[in-house]
Amino acid sequence: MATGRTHRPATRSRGIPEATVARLPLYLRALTGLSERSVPTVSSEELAAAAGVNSAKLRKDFSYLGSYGTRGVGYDVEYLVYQISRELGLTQDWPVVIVGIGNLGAALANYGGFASRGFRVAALIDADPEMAGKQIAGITVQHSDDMERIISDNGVSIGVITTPPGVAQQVCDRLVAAGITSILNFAPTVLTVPDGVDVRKVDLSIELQILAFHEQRKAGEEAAATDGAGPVAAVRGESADKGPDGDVPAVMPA
Amino acid sequence: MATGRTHRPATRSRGIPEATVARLPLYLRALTGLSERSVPTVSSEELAAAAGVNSAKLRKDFSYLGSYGTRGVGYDVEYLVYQISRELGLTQDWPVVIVGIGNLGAALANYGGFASRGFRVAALIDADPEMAGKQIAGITVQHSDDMERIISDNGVSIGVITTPPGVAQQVCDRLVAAGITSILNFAPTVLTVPDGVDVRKVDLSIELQILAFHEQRKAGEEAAATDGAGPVAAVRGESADKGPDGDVPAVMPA
DNA sequence: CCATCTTTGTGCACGCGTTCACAAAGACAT
DNA sequence: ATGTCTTTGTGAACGCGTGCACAAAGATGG
Ligand SMILES: NC(=O)c1ccc[n+]([C@@H]2O[C@H](COP(=O)([O-])OP(=O)(O)OC[C@H]3O[C@@H](n4cnc5c(N)ncnc54)[C@H](O)[C@@H]3O)[C@@H](O)[C@H]2O)c1
Ligand SMILES: NC(=O)c1ccc[n+]([C@@H]2O[C@H](COP(=O)([O-])OP(=O)(O)OC[C@H]3O[C@@H](n4cnc5c(N)ncnc54)[C@H](O)[C@@H]3O)[C@@H](O)[C@H]2O)c1
Repeated sequence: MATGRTHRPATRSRGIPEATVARLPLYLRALTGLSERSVPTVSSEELAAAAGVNSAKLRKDFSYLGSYGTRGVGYDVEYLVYQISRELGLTQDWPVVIVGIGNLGAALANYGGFASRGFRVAALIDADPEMAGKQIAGITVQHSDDMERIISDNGVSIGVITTPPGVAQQVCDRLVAAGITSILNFAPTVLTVPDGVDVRKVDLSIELQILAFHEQRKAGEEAAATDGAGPVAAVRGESADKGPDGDVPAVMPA
Repeated sequence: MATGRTHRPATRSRGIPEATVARLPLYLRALTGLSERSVPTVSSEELAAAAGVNSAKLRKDFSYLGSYGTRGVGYDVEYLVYQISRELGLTQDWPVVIVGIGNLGAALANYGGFASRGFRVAALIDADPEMAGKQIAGITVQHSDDMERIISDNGVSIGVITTPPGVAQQVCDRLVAAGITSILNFAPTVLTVPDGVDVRKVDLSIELQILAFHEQRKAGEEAAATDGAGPVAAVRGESADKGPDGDVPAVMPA
């Protein structure tokens, strides 16, 4: 914690919009793909298509980082990869601890996509004595008792919670007390944290429920359409704000 | 840009804002907890606290569903649970298929939180012949060859993709061709789908990178504060997040 | 050096989402 | 019935994010 309530209205220059920050990893992924295929430069239009966003949005996003493009040509792929990596803080290695090594925690530990992005699984922690000592993805699971020491010794600031929801808040509290300032929470729980600590959540159930909502609406529309009633209603067609190349329109499997 | 046409502001009443839809599951979870403890009614203030949102926002969200509260008292828990469930389409059962039964797919299959929310894992599908026939969470893994039949026979409209990124698009195409109209994608790939198909993605790497960005900023601020001789103050107020929620949806429509 | 062509960077307008603040609605006591 | 008290439902203001449209910048060719 510490960080006293800085209610500053942003210092003007370094204020990158949150929405932009959330898209930078997307651009970075697309750029990495181009880099691997040795593509030297890319236009905003092409890159936007690869990232699945609007080209104007992409240009505006990049404008927050600086003027890294060349008019008439585009962006230098390697240079942009570096700039975005630096902006996201990926030029350094981030040690991460995963707490709760069950189905999900083990899957994450086994995931190779971590290291390739500058994240290193520094430790796996579980409260079950049976788990302690077991090897998962080449890493030995350690017991919760040593949580504070593990975090301190490894200088970890990012923690992933994959414990049952009932204990997520207390695990969170302990992580924060031990020095963690960023948490990725997979447990379906609202975590309360002190100021200065970031929490992001991934909730599978919520995602499915959102899909179900739209699915139901689609079914309703369809019923209203085939049911004989006029095509009057036709609730808005928003739905998936599809990719850049709005290709292949209507298939409409009515 | 979206679909281009359809500038309709929703057919009047049934136009629930996307941001509201994304919060309904959150309210539902909080309400379910209250219901289990036999709490009869709850005020917007209390429920908002439990869901980790602003009470005004919650009231406005509910106002889109109708006037289900009683002034001076609050909301009837059971009634609200029913109304939100109905709105989200959870009064019916949604069969779901998971494609790609590796680390992550298996973890999801083992997850019990599905059924409790009205989702039923109808089938597990994998391209590996070795996997076919194996039992996971009491469900027999089936081979990709039968994908179309499986989806058709079970009337599945929601699919979860947990295959390697390289094959995600083709798996997606096949799912869509087979009748799937909602997809939850865990592979780090931008999926292109025809109009009328919803895609939501969950990308762990992106989440971590966003955390890293804020983490780096926090470290920079701290250094500038304690070091005193910071070259460029680059401070940017906007401490972590506002409320205890830390909004910003983890996924975005593709 | 000038003309043309391509693509960036951004001013501007618009729409969505959030938050405030308060009148209206109902419960409850007298 | 009447008054008081609590809490909802929402009008309105505001801020953020998005997308359009275009001038400026630079590359390229003559
Ligand atoms: N498995 C999934 O696909 C999935 C999907 C969405 C959400 N989730 C959520 O993720 C979390 C984990 O799910 P899971 O299926 O892996 O559960 P799990 O039961 O398989 O694993 C939980 C692990 O946490 C450990 N644990 C329990 N209390 C602990 C504590 N106090 N400190 C440290 N470790 C502790 C347990 O020993 C166990 O190993 C749950 O909250 C679940 O709701 C899981
Ligand atoms: N494991 C994680 O924690 C994690 C985290 C974030 C993202 N992801 C992403 O999720 C996906 C799956 O990760 P994983 O660790 O489970 O990988 P994995 O290799 O363990 O599993 C992939 C599975 O997909 C199957 N498969 C391959 N091609 C297929 C096809 N055409 N049709 C059907 N099935 C096919 C494979 O047989 C395998 O069983 C990957 O895209 C990965 O990037 C995983």
